Amino acid sequence: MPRVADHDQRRAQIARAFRRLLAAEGFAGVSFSRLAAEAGISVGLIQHYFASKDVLLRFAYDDAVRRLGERVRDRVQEGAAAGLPVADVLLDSLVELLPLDAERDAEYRVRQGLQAQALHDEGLAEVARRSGGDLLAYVAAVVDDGVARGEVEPGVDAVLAARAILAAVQGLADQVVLSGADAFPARDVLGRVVAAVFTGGR
Amino acid sequence: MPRVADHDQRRAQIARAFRRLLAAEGFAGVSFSRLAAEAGISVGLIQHYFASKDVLLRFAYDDAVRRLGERVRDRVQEGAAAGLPVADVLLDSLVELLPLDAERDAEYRVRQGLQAQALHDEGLAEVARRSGGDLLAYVAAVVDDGVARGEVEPGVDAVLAARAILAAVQGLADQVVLSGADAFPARDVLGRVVAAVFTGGR
DNA sequence: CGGGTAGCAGTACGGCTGTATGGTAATCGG
DNA sequence: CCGATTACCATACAGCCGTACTGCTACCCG
Repeated sequence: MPRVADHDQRRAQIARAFRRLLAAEGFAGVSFSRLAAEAGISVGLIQHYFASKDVLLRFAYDDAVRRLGERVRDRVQEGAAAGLPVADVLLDSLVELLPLDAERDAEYRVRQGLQAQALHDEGLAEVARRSGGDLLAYVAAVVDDGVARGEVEPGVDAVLAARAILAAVQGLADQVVLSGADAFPARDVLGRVVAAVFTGGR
Repeated sequence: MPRVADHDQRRAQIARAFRRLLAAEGFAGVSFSRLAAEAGISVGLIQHYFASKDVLLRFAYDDAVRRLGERVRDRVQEGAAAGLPVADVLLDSLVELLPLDAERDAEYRVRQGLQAQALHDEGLAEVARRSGGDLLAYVAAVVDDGVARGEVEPGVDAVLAARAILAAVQGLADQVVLSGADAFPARDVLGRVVAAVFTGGR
């Protein structure tokens, strides 16, 4: 066997460049040649690792949401370790999804660009559904936990409550990116939405 | 003066074809040649009415949100004429924004496609901000009205409450389009979010 | 009833796209 | 140390893109 390279590392490198490009220039700005330049490699090498653009897109999206999921999970671990109320932990982890600083803004743009494309690309739509389902399950579990702890009044449908909370997160993210991070207290608004479910926790 | 044509009608015709194309194929599917074919005219004629693609985009977006605003306003008129509680009127008018049937789905896709593009196009961003501001002002006014009628408890920040409601609408729309109109009772979820503000109305 | 202008179509052009292909360099097993 | 195999680059290619330009046609005004 000849000349070995770390495939995972290469793919991650390409995905990183992809995210930078997508965040900065939007979906239309991501082409093989631009991507190659951004990643500091040749177009041919990208082809070597990704058979087609569809495959590349799907990998990049999957990678992006996976990374984000890990970030959220880390936040949850932190909060749980600190012994905070579940509502606070939930809020902290969801704020992670709002484009309130440069880093989250870039991540938001990646999500937004790929989700928009998912409307017309079944492969991406599948990834979007899966990642959305994961997030929904997580929030629903937190709500259920809240019920068990008496922070949420019994009888609420955890999944629907989770949907409402996640919808607010998504919609607030869109508002923040459009009107600027300082235009309104997005965290407070989200906090109030969460509090509307976790009534017992205040 | 020679051979006159109805500019407004032509532009509307082009904008209509633009919306069909954008809803069906996404932003990447809208090109001058495809648009001309969809509208049943020549590429040259589109150029005759729109100096560049930027101008066309901006017009099409503006036209789309204007039409939507009119639809919402009509709903409000209807509800007000029927003497419904403001919370109900609000809910009815906001449900108009959810992609629950084919027509609203197409409209949602147009909004989504153009809003995604607005992240990287200042001209579109301006239109998005303006239309978003209009909607926000409308919902905030309804909330204020609710305070005056005793349907909303005094002391709530109408604008922030409106932001929370609109965020839920937007986020729910994204969820609906991803998981299907029948996956969950989106109207009920939105209704509960509205009810969380209009506590006095129930 | 011409002259001129606006409506409209057709085509040509440079540039960028994603993909296919050929070649070179490097590194492994034997 | 050498052949096989993989990493990687460079270039070629067909196709679509947005725009510029040319020319024809139909109409209004004087």
